[in-house]
Amino acid sequence: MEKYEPKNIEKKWQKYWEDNGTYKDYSRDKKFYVLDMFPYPSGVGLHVGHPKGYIATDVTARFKMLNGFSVLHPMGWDAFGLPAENYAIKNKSNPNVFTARSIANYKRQLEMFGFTYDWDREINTTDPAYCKWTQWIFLKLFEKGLAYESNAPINWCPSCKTGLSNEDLEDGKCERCGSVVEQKQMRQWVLKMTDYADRLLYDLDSPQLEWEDMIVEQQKNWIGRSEGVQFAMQIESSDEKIEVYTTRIDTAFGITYAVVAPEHEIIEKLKENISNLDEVKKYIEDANKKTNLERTELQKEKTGVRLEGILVVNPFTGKSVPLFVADYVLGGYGTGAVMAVPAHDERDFEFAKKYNLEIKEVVSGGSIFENAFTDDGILINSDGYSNLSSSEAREKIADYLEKEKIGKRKVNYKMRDWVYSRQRYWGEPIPIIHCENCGAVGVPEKDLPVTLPEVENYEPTGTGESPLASISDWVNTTCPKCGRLGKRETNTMPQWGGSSWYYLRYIDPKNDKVIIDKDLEKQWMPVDLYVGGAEHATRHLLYARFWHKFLYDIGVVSTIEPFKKLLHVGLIMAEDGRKMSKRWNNVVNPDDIIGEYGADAMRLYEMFMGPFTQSVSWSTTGVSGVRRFLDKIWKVKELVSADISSDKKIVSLLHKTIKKVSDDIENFRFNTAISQMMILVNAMEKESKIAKDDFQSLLIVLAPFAPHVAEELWSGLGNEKSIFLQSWPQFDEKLSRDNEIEMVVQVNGKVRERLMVAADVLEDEVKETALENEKVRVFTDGKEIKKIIFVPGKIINIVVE
RNA sequence: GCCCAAGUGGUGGAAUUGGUAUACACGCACGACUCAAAAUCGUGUGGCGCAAGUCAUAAGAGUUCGAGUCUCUUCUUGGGCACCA
Repeated sequence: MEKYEPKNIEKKWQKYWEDNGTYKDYSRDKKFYVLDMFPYPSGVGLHVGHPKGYIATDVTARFKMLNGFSVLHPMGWDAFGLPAENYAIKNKSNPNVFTARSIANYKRQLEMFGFTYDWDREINTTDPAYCKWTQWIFLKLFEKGLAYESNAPINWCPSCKTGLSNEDLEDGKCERCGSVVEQKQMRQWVLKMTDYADRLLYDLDSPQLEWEDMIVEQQKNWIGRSEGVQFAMQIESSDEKIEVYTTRIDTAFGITYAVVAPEHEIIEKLKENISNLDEVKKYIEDANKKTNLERTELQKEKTGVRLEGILVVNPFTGKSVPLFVADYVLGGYGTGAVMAVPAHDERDFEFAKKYNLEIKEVVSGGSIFENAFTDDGILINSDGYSNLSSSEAREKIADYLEKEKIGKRKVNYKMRDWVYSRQRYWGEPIPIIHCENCGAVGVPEKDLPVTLPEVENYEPTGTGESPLASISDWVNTTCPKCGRLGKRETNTMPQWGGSSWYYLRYIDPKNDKVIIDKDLEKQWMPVDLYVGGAEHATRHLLYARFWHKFLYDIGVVSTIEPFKKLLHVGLIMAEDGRKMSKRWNNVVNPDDIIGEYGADAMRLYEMFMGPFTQSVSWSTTGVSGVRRFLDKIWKVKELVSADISSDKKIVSLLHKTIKKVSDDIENFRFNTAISQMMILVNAMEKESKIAKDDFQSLLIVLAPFAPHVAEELWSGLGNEKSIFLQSWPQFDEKLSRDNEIEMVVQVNGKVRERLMVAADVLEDEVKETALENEKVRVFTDGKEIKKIIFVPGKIINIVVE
């Protein structure tokens, strides 16, 4: 028989599957939608880390097919974005050219793996037919008041020359280029994601969502819900008041001052009364110059300036306290103003120490001369609330505030609205026309998509306008409402726009009439399994959930969540333990690995490396190990005989393997599934004959992992139909049972002997044998036997003395 | 600081409800085949000990007949959030 040579069989079967549409039977009753986070096709191509998730979904897809499901497993391209645009800037060519080339290379690489992707459904976010619907969703958001223009200060990357959302930052730096982000006030489009904060939070616990804890926790933290109260503090001898927000209203009797953020409006309103206005203005100016990074730099000393001449009244004690402006209070959160209780808040404590402010203890339990005591406790110095616990006091004081109408219970979120405009070329144009009479007007649906015009220069302008602004032919248009002169919006959408709904497009990729056909949507949604990198936990996955809920509200989709089960891929690190990167010169190219070991070995190895969600280092010698396993299977085929039955041990091991591989695939434990198959093959190899049926069962179980080898050996046994049109072998409990089992004998929990006994042996018999055993008697003779614990099929433990 | 995940041989890891710790694979050593090498096959491979044994799952305590697994304390690593009142 010929040696196993991957090159001779892989292309052949890939072509066969494609020509025969082996995977494309979408008519079965049971449906399974398995999805990879689609890649950004970069210029350099895939390294061996990228396909890990794709292999896992492919194994799952094939497993589900063999179990009678119609499986939707599509692939596409998230193709807007900076690398293509930067390339275009450098070479003065349309980013389309670069994008198309990168896609072709990615697709070529993915095809080497023999994935089950239905390329008829391939999508590309930059395709005008696709953009049309991304823009359509924006228009719907705009119609419902969920897309609005704002002039609030936002994150600005000075190097990318564009505004960014909070989700686009990493440590106060631009996630793309690493530049320190500045705050810049500019006109921008914002999506009102905070309207969905509660649902984004609570639905994480809905039974429609089975996500890993890690990702769920990250989203919960990001949304950052907090429950507290908001109440007014009156400015002494003035009609003005400031609203403050706190989660620790139980400490209200300990207020010794109050603080507003530098951008707080009260400063402007009270400027007549502030005696040190110049000093205050100087402070605000300096604070505005600081970047987010400088503001939050670790353990940075707190700064602030007292507003001289202003006092605010603590509504609980009636006492007046000073007011400060300080940048440790954030303008964008809560009301931008806080009550300060230095005895029970670390930040206030630090500030009060520095500026010699009073520290008044109102919760007992700490030593407030040294540290702020921030735990709950029993109230003191709090009039009628003294002696209550913190939690009781919070309820009672909140009730009081609501009764007296001074304040109310309030929920706040850390999550902000989504800053949605980018001042760059390579993104979906925002479909809005600005008219002097009518203001911002949506482009009528019939005029979608608004496509990108050709420009001379792709360079960002840095002025807050995108390069589109210089194309007057394109910018100048008529207002769809009044017909007078209008100007197109020149900002474009962020890359996250197109990726927020692409999973719907796969279901119905060619439909130009509606965003999605309702019947098809109901057949496939939600996505049953979604796999991708953990770095998307608070970006893509949050945005997509937000859009999906919006689409649910306007009746486009029928589920409240888009992705039922979510798993993150553990990174593959380089052999040296670092991230694979051109910079370290440690990148391994899948073309080379497949060239040397074959696609099936590559697939098996990545699934065998370790637990799927864990990050592991690449090891090329590890690939040779799974390749040896494939070689062994290839040789075991020589032992196959149609007229015999396999040894009982083999049959039992086969059934154990069927069970284990089935369970393990369902639970994404591919590494142990593969080791079980190795155990079986190691045992088969030692036999002289293997029954054909048994070997065929092994091939079916192997097929999801190593489809080319499985298909080749399957057809070599004379089968005409593809192995992927077979049914998964039935696990038979009876056949999996062993006649004889090993029974461990322990004395006081320590293993002293192992006995081979019949599987159905009686407890008394084992006890008797064990107690008579010489090795056991060494430890039991002359001692009193207190009890004997018997675990059927496993252990007998004799407890002495 | 807060939240999440994890810590087991030389290496990646296994042990699914507390029941044989180190499966499977890599690496290494020795042997067979070979003029030789590669490939392949075989044997061995946690530490200490000639052995019977004994000690080992980050460290320490606890529960239990029995703990890698459960509880508490501490340490370390990775990830996320971070002046969010």
